[in-house]
Amino acid sequence: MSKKEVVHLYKKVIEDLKSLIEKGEYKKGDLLPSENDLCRSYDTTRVTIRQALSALANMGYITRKHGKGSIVSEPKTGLGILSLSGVTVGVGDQKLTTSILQKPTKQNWPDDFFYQLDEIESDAGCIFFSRLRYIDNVPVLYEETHITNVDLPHFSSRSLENRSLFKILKDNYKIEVKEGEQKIWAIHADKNISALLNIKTTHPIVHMKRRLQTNNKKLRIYSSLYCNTEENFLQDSF
Amino acid sequence: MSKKEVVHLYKKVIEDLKSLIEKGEYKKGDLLPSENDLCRSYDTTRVTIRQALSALANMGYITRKHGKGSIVSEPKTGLGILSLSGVTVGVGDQKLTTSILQKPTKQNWPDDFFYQLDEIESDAGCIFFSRLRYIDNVPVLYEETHITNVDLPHFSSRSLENRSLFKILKDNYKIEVKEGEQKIWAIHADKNISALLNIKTTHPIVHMKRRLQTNNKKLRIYSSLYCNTEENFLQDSF
DNA sequence: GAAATTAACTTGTATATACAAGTTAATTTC
DNA sequence: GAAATTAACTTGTATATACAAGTTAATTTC
Repeated sequence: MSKKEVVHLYKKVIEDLKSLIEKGEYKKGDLLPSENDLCRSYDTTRVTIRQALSALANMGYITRKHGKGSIVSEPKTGLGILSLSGVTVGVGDQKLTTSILQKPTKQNWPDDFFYQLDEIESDAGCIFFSRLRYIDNVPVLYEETHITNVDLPHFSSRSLENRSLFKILKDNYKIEVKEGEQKIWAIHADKNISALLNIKTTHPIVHMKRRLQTNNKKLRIYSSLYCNTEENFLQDSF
Repeated sequence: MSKKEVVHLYKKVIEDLKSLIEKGEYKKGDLLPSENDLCRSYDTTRVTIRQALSALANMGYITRKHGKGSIVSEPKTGLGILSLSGVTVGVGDQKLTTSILQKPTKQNWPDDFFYQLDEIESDAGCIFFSRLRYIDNVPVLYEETHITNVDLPHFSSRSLENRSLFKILKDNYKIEVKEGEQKIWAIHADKNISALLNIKTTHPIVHMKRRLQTNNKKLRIYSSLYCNTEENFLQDSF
């Protein structure tokens, strides 16, 4: 977009440090540069740096030790879908890929939708699509997503294959996921889900329904997920 | 304890507002007093108030709206065990009770314990106990807990029935839970768990393993939980 | 009376600074 | 050379202040 994009400093610090950790420049047990060192690097004050470090701690990247420093946490080995990071999988040889089963299409909200919608949302309708996620070519997660159809021109024609929904929303529409809530059950897979995940219907799976808020107050992201945790447990920090 | 206990102001603000929300003085959709109003009430500055409000937002009690205020979130209707709040259940008629199946006893760590222990922990041994939780007299959650046996005199003789472990640790030992991590699976209940939860062994349940850090760096809390989510889904905000 | 504009609120981002409390390294003492 | 003490680091809590940006109420204009 032609309008110059402002990136707040504390967010840049978050992204910079997150990248370094994810790339392996800082490993489990390493200390990040001290708050004072980071102040010098970014020519800023401790309040700004501390806000960034606090966010990284909340996301599980680091642990703060009084008097010692910010210690890099153990990388996740499980499937990370319980937070705002989008779907992640532990480092190592494992490869997460995504295929689109139902391309984004505009539609009305289903009757008896699993979350209560407000009037703006009801009137706007939604964009629906579904994805199947694989770890090392084994299907592990099926996800149906409804997004409030507000401020999303040309979204239906975008390709989501192997791309992050959150990143597409951010890069193309300036939409950032801010917070969310979720409900979790253990269920038996029905015939459709067991076919998709390549498991028996007697197999227990984790079922989640999530509602995510974004910086666009009219636009929410609703997901219904079915996850086979036999080989890949879900993992979360808090 | 005879030593005068310092309560930091931002923590007092958190506890005060949390209490008011939990008591229903502020309801879903209500606005909390503005940051400036709270500054006047507590004779402090916005940085301190904002730190408290940020913590409340992270725990899912409020949602922050730029230019509008702090809005009280919808109370949870599900079973809250996915965060640092200890076990909670939604408001309403539902009643959460706890019975102690295995009283706290000192023991060595089990072989092949489900989390990797450091040397201090291995040497210290642990305190083990188990609890069964009921909602309206229906068993829904079985939990086995190991706590590093450090700085916990007389813990084994304490009664945990219908009491919060976190509160006991805080009030009697100044131990506060700070952060944690968890792994989640959907599994079939084995014979023992199905008997405890009063379900069939073919029944899918949520299984979790958690490791919690405390302000005492030598003392961690490890839990293994089995939860029947048929009537009571797990609920979480982030 | 409706629409546009302005004012007064709110939270968000940020600078500057000080002291408390925990950790580790350097120094001193014996 | 070991133990005790001190110094220099770290993060934690807090005050003070300013401006940006979003929301809502009040005022002005037509």
